[in-house]
Amino acid sequence: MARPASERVIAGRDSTIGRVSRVWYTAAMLDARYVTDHLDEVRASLARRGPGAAHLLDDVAPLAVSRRELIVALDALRAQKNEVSASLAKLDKKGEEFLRARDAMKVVGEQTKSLEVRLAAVEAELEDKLLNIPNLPHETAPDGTSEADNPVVRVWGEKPELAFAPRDHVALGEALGILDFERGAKISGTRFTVLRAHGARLERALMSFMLDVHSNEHGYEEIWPPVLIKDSAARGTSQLPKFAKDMFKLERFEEGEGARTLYLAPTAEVPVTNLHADEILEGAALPIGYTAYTACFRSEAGSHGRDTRGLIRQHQFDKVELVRFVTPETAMAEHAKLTSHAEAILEKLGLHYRTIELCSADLGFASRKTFDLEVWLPGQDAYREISSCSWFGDFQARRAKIRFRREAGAKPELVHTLNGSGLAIGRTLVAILEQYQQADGTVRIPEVLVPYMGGVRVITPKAR
RNA sequence: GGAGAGCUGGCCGAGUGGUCGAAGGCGCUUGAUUCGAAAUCAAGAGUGCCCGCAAGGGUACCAAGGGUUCGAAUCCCUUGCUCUCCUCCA
Repeated sequence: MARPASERVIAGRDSTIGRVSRVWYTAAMLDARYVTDHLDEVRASLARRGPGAAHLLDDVAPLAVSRRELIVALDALRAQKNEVSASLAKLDKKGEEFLRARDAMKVVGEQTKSLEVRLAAVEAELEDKLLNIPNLPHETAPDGTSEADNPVVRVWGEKPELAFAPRDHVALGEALGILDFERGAKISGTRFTVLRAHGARLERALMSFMLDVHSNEHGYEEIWPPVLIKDSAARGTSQLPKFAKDMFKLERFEEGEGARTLYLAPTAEVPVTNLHADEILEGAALPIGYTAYTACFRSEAGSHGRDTRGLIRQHQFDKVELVRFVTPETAMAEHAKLTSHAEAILEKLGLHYRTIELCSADLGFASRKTFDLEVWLPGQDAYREISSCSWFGDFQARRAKIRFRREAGAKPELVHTLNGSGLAIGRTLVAILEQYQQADGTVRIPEVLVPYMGGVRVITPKAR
């Protein structure tokens, strides 16, 4: 058992099941076989997410059983059909023997058809159940019942000492003429904002800065993906079927059946993770890291009244994302690495933040383990999420069919996927405004951004 | 938007109703040969699902879905995608 430390931690409880080599990294969701074979364990794990979560498992086992029974019966019928068909090929097509056998096979064909229909129904129902079951929390994810139980993992920097009452980014941005909320609302409605002048420039500077750091220093390949996505992609990363209402759905103004629904990507995670959907990667190519800027679109259904002021919660915002495809045994270490890449951006910008870990109750649907980076906002007197770094195990990989082969000829295995914001650009801009504000209402530009700002060191009110 | 052509295994490419999971070539893996390599020769390689302790067996998959048929890669329909020409467009 000379595995690296990270693997041993992952193995943990799973290895007590036996079949160590195959099972110890299996996160298991959507694997009907694993769920039915380890029902109690899966139920216990889901229960950590909160009361009720385990009920999602109801009916899964019986459905899986009847699925298997139907397959056994169907395969037998098909085997019979194949066998008889082969002999029919050699017979005289007008002979009596042929005609008799043909009529007999008609019956078999009808039986086959009816079993196929039943199987399809059972599989659809089973899949529907499985798609709506969240991932199992990793055993190292802390227990908890609400976000209040999220432990602080580390803190970087200190709250800036301001010798004056800090203003929030809304006041600062409006006074500086760089954030125009009114006109954003006029054009597009609530939760849309117009960035102007040095505000617009700062947004662009942050985008370039983040992409440069991740591609030059952290080894990520830069990706510029489509942001209109098909439902199959959204399904792969698990925005669908459960979270359809969080996305903007586009209908084409077209008649006919060819008109296809597309969604506005809520995050670059969707197109970038799906880059390798339905692929078998070479083990030697792992880990693969991609970084991508995209605009992100969220309907924010269900968050009426929250963060209505300012840039914090927008229907459209900018984000640089990090995505990694890794082997199961390196996943935990890779997760820590990815988190550090996001943290590096905040540190280079000199922004005080803390890292928390989400407890089992606060974990996202697809995630087994998540670190959130929370940046300090003096104007709100609070830490606010600016990045979320998650390890999905093989959950997304199973949905999107992203696999790898350890070596030529080896059985394909599911990869593990990771992603994290690196960072949310709008919120970074907010943090800069609030942490770098000065008594006179001007805002200094972090040193690393000055080149990206064309030499501008301080944002001052625009002379009108 | 109009007209046409096409989608076969990692790649190229045969195959127009019956032992076709699919010829052939390239690539790949293993073995032989070699001091090594190249070349050559031989053998072997797809993916999912189901049964099985295993060995192994069964089944499905020729863009996707549906249909015809005893039987479909081959015929029909629908959809998607690719390519060519025209049109339009950043």
